[in-house]
Amino acid sequence: MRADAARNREKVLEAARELFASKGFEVPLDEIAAQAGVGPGTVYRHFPTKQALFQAVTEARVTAMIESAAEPATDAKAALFAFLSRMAEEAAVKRDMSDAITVTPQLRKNLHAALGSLLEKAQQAGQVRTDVTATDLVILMKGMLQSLHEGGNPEVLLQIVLTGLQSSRKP
Amino acid sequence: MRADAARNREKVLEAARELFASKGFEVPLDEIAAQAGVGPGTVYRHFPTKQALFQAVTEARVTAMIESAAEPATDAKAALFAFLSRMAEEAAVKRDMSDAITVTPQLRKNLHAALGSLLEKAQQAGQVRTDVTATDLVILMKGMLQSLHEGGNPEVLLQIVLTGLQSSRKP
DNA sequence: GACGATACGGAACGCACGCCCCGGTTGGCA
DNA sequence: TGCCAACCGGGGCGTGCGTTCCGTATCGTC
Repeated sequence: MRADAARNREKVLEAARELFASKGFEVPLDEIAAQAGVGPGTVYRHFPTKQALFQAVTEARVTAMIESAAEPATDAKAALFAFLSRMAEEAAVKRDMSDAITVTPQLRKNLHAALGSLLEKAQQAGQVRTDVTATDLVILMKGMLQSLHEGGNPEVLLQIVLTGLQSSRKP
Repeated sequence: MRADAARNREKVLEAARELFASKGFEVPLDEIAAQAGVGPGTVYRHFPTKQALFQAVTEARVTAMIESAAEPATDAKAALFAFLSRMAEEAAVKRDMSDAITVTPQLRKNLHAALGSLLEKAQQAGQVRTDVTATDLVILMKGMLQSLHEGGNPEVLLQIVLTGLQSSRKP
């Protein structure tokens, strides 16, 4: 690969990282190209489609986060809650986090599996309400992550969801 | 107004009711026109803009729901929760409910006011966590309502939010 | 330093959608 | 029944965006 090609590829990735993070998947591809200082055609030389570029930017980050779910924790509930917190933290700063769930089916599946595993353990331990499914949780989190970009207080919103997930002792 | 004009206006409204409810605000206006059996031009004869048509379809329904918040309830928390439940029920069936919050600023303001009033009373009664603002609640509900259209279990999702809203007694 | 392959940029295409225009039609009144 | 205003349909315009094409510039090698 030619030197300038490699340089441009990196400039595109850099611009994409910044703009996907700040504006989400909906940012026009021409804007990414402009910010990278190249033409749209150049972007397509390196990535066959806008979605492929998005995936190149988000996949590693999201996958790393999912794998971090395997880290040790004090108990099952703590493990689940820590993971959800990490998702919220990430999504509060980078808008592409929530889009990744929608845009990249494979990522959604992986997230579903990871959440399912954590959820099941916490439910078996009697720490989390048992009527929630992994699908419910993925969907609920996606809704909550999107809410973070509309001015919602991240800590409060997360706390509401976490509290609500616990096995309820009705007052 | 001519008879056929009135008839067409009603056909347009009928089609808009159905399609906005099933597909949300994003449904193409041409599709509404087709379903009504008229041309797009006819739609614009009766409603100056797509948003005006959407408002004509949703405003009364949403306003009625907001006003129902004034109905009596056993206590402040019950009043708030009943209202949130009604929102969820409506949104689970009609997709335009959640869009109305975004598309029609006035409706969002009204909803914000109604929710703010109910929230404040419940908080003063010590029944709901005090770190939540009306803005948070509107945003959170919008996220949750959207989640309902992606396969989430309405009852479970609502229960999580309601439980999470209560003044927390950490286990 | 010249040549061929590689890569670049941006103009252009196709598509979808909101919205407008106009020739033809229809309704209701005289 | 005839006339005119109101109304209709759908083709068309402007815009935004993803994607492609191609003439030109640049890199790396001989």
